[in-house]
Amino acid sequence: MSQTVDRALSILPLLAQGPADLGQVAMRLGVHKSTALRLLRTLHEHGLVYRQEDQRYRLGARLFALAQEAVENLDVREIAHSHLVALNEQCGHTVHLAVYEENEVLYIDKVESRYPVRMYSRIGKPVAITVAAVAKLLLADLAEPERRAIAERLDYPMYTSRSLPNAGAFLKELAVVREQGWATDLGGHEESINCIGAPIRGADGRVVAAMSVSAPNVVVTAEELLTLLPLVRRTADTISREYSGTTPTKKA
Amino acid sequence: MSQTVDRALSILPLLAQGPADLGQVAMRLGVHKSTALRLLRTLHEHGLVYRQEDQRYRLGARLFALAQEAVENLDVREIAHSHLVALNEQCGHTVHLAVYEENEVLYIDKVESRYPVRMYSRIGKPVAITVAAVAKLLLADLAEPERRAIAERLDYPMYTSRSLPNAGAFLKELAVVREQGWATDLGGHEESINCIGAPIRGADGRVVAAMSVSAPNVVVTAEELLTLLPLVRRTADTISREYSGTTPTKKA
DNA sequence: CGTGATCGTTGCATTCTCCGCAACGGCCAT
DNA sequence: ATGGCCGTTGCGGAGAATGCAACGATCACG
Repeated sequence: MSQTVDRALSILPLLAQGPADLGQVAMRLGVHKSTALRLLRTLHEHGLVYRQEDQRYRLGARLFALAQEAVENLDVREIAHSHLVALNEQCGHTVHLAVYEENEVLYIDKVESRYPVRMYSRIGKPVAITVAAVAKLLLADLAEPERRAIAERLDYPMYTSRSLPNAGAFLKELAVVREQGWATDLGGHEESINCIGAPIRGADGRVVAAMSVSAPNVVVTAEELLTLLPLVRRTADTISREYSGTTPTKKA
Repeated sequence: MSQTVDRALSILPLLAQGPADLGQVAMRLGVHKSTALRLLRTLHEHGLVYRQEDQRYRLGARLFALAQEAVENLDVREIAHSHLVALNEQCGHTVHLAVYEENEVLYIDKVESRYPVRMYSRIGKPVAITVAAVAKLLLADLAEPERRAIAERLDYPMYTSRSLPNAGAFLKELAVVREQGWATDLGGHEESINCIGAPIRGADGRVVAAMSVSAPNVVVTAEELLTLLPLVRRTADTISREYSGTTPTKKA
């Protein structure tokens, strides 16, 4: 809608791939060097881009600070956190909290496993949307037309032989998840890692977030992990109740 | 420099404090509602802001993804990471990696302690710049005038009784750090937590990053922690060598 | 040591884009 | 039913952003 801003913001994903100099930015934006310079300067003033010693630009520190502040101010996260820690202390495994937002599912909190073998993930990182337990939970709750639309728009990379291969299989899985109120990912993302997850619901019953417990095969088998299901669901329900109970506008 | 972009970007820190509706954004920007709307729309298209169900705006998912990608593409971080993990496996404590950028010091990597008592910190979070060991290391290497300028611009919050109280004490401490080539924070940020840190240098000898090991009193005393100093310095030097050796432009 | 090329930077005139206004329409509360 | 609030849209004018061309610094190469 706003050309100038549009161009300026297009620089960010460009720099996310790696540092670039003025000429490269101008070229990839399709604008004159002087224009690119002025845009970069404005971004720089706001701390979103940083100029390193070789004069090339890369993303700046304030970007992290912003993402940081934002994630810490999410209501669900704030409420859920202590419960996730408690769950981690009981079972010892990695606990994740995720939300859905505009075709992406992303982790907004994480409590690390106490076992030496840990899975790789990071807060803010987009989730493998076609296989992760939390993704299934979040998508399963969308209205049918939207769910279908998204399912058909997605790619279905075969991370492992047990990854869901296409929109049909995915929608079928979502129907199951929707019905039973919990979800699993048994080696669908990484062969040796299993997850079980449960939804967190708002006052109106809609799913606002999802949580999961993940553990590698070498620590517990899938069957053993499944015995934790009642505990996980109970935790999720506790968080749901607390979340529903809070007044809409809390502390400023 | 660019008014439109400037206004648009000013919205981000505003939303970082919490969700806001159109009217609030317009008012706090000092522009007409229609203007704010168009700016927000553009930000929305780029995924930087998200419109939640109550129509209020908050920061969006892509912001996290960007910060994420950016931090993962930092050369130092990539090189250092495996060494930090190795160090953590040897000593068991929390290991941090930090860089300086435009008046801020921020963590860009972290390996969690294997002990149950952990200190709170998060990648991307700005560091307590007047007390942290890594901050001292990074600032100590700046040219004298800049160092002095920054020192006098800073606030000196007294986190504990051992926090550095003012610019004079801070500069004195920096001189010591600069001389000895390593730094400590003994209870200056949190009473019960000690850190020791060492600098990572580029080919030209300038400090490009700093790393530290942190542990609470209840796990090891400050004296015991200091026995790890040779190990920490050796790790930092190893990373420095590897970093200096790399060709300036690696993998596109 | 000199010379050419490359890249970032600046001032300026033109034009396009963004801005504020005012009116519309939906929603909620009264 | 009705009034107020908030988000949204079309429009003309004004101001801002754009591209151009020239400058200057830095670096590589002869």
